[in-house]
Amino acid sequence: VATIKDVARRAGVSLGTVSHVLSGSVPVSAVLRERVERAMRELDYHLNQNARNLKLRRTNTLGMVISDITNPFFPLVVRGAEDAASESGYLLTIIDTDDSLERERAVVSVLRTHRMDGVLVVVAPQSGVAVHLRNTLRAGTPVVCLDRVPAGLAIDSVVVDNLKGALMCTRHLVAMGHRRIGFLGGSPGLQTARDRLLGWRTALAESGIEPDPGLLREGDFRLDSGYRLAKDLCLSRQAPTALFAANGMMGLGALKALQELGLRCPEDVALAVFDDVPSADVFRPHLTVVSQPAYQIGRRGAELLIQRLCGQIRSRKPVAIVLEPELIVRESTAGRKP
Amino acid sequence: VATIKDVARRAGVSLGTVSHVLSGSVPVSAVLRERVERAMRELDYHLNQNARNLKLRRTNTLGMVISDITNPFFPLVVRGAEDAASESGYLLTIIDTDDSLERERAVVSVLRTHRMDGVLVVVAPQSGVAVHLRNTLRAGTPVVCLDRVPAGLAIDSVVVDNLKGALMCTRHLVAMGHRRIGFLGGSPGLQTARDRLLGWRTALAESGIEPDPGLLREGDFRLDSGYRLAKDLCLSRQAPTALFAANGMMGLGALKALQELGLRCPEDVALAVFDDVPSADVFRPHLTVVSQPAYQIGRRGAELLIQRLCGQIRSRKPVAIVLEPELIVRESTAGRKP
DNA sequence: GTGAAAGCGCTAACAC
DNA sequence: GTGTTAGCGCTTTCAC
Repeated sequence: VATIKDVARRAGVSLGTVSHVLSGSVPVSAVLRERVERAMRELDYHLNQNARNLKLRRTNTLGMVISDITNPFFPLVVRGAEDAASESGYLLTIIDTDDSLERERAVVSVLRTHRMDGVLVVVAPQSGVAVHLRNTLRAGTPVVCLDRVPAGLAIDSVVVDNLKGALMCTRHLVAMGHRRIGFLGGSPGLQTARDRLLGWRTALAESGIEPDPGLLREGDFRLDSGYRLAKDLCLSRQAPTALFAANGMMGLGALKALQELGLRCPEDVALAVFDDVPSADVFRPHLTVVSQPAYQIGRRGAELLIQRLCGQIRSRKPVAIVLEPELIVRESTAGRKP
Repeated sequence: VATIKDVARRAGVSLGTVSHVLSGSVPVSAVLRERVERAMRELDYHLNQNARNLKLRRTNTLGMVISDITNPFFPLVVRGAEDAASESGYLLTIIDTDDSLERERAVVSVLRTHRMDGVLVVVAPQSGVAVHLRNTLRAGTPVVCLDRVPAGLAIDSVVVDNLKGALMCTRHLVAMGHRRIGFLGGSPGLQTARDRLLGWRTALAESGIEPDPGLLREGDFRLDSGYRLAKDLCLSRQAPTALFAANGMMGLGALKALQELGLRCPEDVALAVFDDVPSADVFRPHLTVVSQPAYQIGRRGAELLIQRLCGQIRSRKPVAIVLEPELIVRESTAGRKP
C-alpha cells in the first residue's frame, strides 16, 4: 500500500510537502500540488488514519452503544446519529449489548481502546453506579446518554418526556371510557420505565380511578415479557378493557397474546403502545401509539456530543435535552367499553 | 491518558515487559505480571489501538456498507455480521449510502483510509464497473458482497436464490387459482431484481399463462415505488387478482395502496412479498412472504470475510454462497379468485 | 514555499 | 525472563 513517502518520491517533492497538500494548512504552489495530486491518483493512495490518529490524538470516530439494532426502535436512532456524525466528518461505530451490563462495560472499554472521540450510550437497565461511564468521562471522552439516564451520574442526555407521553396516552384511554386499564411496564430499574408507570398512575388518579395493583405488571421491555404479561392480565379475574404497553416490543407481544386468546382489538381489548411501531399505519389494527422522535434522539445526541468535542459547550454541568412525545390515535383504541 | 510507558514506570518494569503481558506472546514471571496488571488497573489504562494498528498493519475492524439501516431488511443482516465479527474479535463499522453510488465510492474510500481489514458491501443499484471495489481488492483488502452482486466483477458473495424464491411464490399464487398476477419489480439494474422477475415470468410460463406485460411494473425497492406501482396496477383496465412485491418495502407500499383504494386483502387482491416483513405474523393481514435468511446473510458474509483475512481460503476464485429462501404461506394469499 | 527531523504509543527483534 | 531499540505513517515545528 502506498504511503505518503511513495507519493513524495513519485511527485519528486519532499514528504512534508505532500502532508501540506493533504492537510491544506500550509499553502503549496499550484504546480507542486498538481504533481502531488497526480501521484496520489496514480498510486491509488489512501491516507493512513491510524498514523494520523496517533499523531493527532483524535480519531474522528464516534462510538454508539445500543441494546439491539434488531429492536425496531433503534434503526432510526442510529440513522439520526449517523447523519449528524457524517455531516461533521465523523464515522460511527455501533455495538449491541443486548442490555447486558457486562457487555456494556466490555464494549465501552473497547471503544476507549480505539480512542473514539466520543460515545453515545443507551445504558443497560441494571446500569447501577456506571463507573465505566464515569471513568470514560474522567479520561476526557465525552459521553451522551440516549433515551435512558443511569441513576446517580451527572451526564449529558437526550430523552423523551416519558411522564408526559404516558399521561397523554392514559388520559386518552380514560376519555374513551375505559376504567380498567392494564399497564405493561418496562424494567423498573430504568427511570424511563418508572416515568411511564408514573404517568399511568397519575392519569388514573386524576380521573378518580384507584390504580388497581392487579392491573400492573412489570416486564423488561422485550417482546416476550409483553406477551406473557398481557396474557396473564387478560386471563386474570378482573380483566382489563384496555392495555397500555410501556414500549413497542412489549406492545407487539401484547398484540400477539390478544390474538392467541381470540380477543379482538379494539372491540374486546383496546391497546395503546409507547413507541412508534414500524408500519403501524399499514397493518391492522392500526395502533394508537405514543410516538417518540427516534431519529431526533439520535441526531440531537450526536450533535450534542460533537459540540462537546469541539469545546463549544463551556458549561461543566450536564446538558439535558428533553424531546416531546406525540400521541397518535388510531383504531386500536377506537372502540369504547362500558 | 495513560500510556504503556506510564504503566511501566508505575510497575517498575521496562516498557517491553508491559507489552509482553499485554500480548501474552512472551512469558512473564507471575510477580511482575501482577505488578503490571495492578498498575494498569490503578491508571485505568487502555491500550491505544491506533498505535498498535500502525505497527501491526491490522485494525481488527471490518467495514459494512449498506443502503439504509432504516430498511427493516438490514438490521438482521447487520446483527448477523456483528455477531460473527465480535466472536472473532473484530469491530464492525456500518455506513449507509441510501443506494447512492457516489456515496458508496466515498464511503469505501473512507473505510480504506481507516485501514479496515475487510469490507462487506451491499452494492448500490447502479454500481456499474465497480472500480472502487476492484481497487480495494487490489490493495489487498478483501471484499464480500451481500445480497446483491455487481455485474462483471469476480468477487466473494453471499446471496439468496432469488430465482427459486420467486418461482415458489408465483407457483403458490397460481395454485391458489390466480391467473392475473401483478409483479412489482425492483431496480432493473440489480441481478437480484432481475432474478425475481425471471422467477415470476418462468412460473407463469410453466403454467401456460402468458405473462401480460401490463401486469409488470418496475420500481426501485423503496416503499414509495411499491405504493405508486400497486395503485397504478390496481387501477388499470385489467386489474390483477394478486400482487407479488419484489421486496419488503415495496410490499408495505402495496399494502398501503390497497388500503387507500378500499381493496381488501386477500378477498379483493391477494398479496405476497419477497422478504420477511417485521411482525408479519402479529398484524393483519398476516402476510405470505418469501423469507430470506437475513441474519445468515450477514453472518455468513462476515465469516467468509474473516476466513479470507486469515488466509484460510486458498482459492483465488471468488466464493459464492447461495442461501435458500423459504415460502411462508399466511392469510394474505388465502382467498381464491376465479 | 519547501525540506529535515522529532515524536505520537506500540510491537518485535535482539541483546543481556 | 527482562530491557533496549528501531521503526509503523503521519504531522508539525523550525530552519532554509
